[in-house]
Amino acid sequence: MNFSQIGWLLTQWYQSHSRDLPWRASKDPYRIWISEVMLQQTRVETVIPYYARWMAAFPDLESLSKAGEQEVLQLWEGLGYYSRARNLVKAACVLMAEYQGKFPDTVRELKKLPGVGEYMAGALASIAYGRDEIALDGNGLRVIARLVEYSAPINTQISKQEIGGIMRQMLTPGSAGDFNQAIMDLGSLICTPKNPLCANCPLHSKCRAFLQGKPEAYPIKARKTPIPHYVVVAAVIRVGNKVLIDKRKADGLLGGLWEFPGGKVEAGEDLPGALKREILEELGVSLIVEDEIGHYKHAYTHYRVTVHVFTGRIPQGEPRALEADEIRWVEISELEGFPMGKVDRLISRALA
DNA sequence: AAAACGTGGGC
DNA sequence: TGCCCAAGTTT
Repeated sequence: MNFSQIGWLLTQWYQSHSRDLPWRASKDPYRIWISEVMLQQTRVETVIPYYARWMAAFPDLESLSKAGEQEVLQLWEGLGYYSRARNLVKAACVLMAEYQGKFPDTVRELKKLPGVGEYMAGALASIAYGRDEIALDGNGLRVIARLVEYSAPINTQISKQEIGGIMRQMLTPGSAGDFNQAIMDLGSLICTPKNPLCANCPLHSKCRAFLQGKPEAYPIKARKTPIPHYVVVAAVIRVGNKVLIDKRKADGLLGGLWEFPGGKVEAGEDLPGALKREILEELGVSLIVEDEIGHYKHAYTHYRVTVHVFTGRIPQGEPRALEADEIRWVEISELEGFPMGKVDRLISRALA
């Protein structure tokens, strides 16, 4: 297969079919960086309003480097994968302190920044700096897997190297940025996971999967492990107009976000019993469990939960942050100002 | 190297 | 409803 010709066809196609997206208006590496981080595992339509708010709040590297974690998480709330937001601030600080406020322009240096991996480094080097580097994402994997009928699972290190090797042969020297964005736009608009629009594809006469009549059979993915389901309890502890929330530790799930205290129900426990145990472990006080005021189902990436929410009161003693970063008593009306994950935000809004 | 890491939309 | 999927990175 003539990969060089295919790359040229893609880049040509992009000239007349590229999407008009806010972050494509300039070559400012900062603007491209923010968009690329937001777009990780996230749809374009979801990102657009977040991107606008972000740029209004943090228009450049310097403003971001001075931002507080809470302020950044608040803007990020709802986008998920919150380590992305924390890493943005870290990287901005590194760039201001060690790179004179300028992005490096090589893949090698870019990859040293927190939150910048293989894909992002290639994207920045090619799109912002015109370097001849590939940026291989999920779209590229799918497009190329179909093109060559790649028969092994694509979610392995080896496959990414092999497909990256093919992509490198396709790359159009001098316009790698357009080439990389072309393959992403093709994957997003034409070569979609379900119901690809092969009739409109500039590559269909060369695509092995299409010629075999089964584009949807590719890419092949290894079967995932089953997703567990947990029952979780949470406490709304009110004193007067205030309610107790805690800030989750910076690492791990929903790191740095606030929540209503609680945790997983263990085997053999009833709901109130589990909640009393969790509050004792987390806050060092006993809890009188009152009424169930709601329940929520939610799916994280690798497990599902049903969260049962109870009101409760602390008969004696002062709660302490034994497992959280911090605890705080806040007015119901102030809850919106504390970044939270989806379930806790639903709970906080139900209280208002 | 496999698992962790969010959320919303489509079917 | 439940599962798949979306411009990946980190440990």
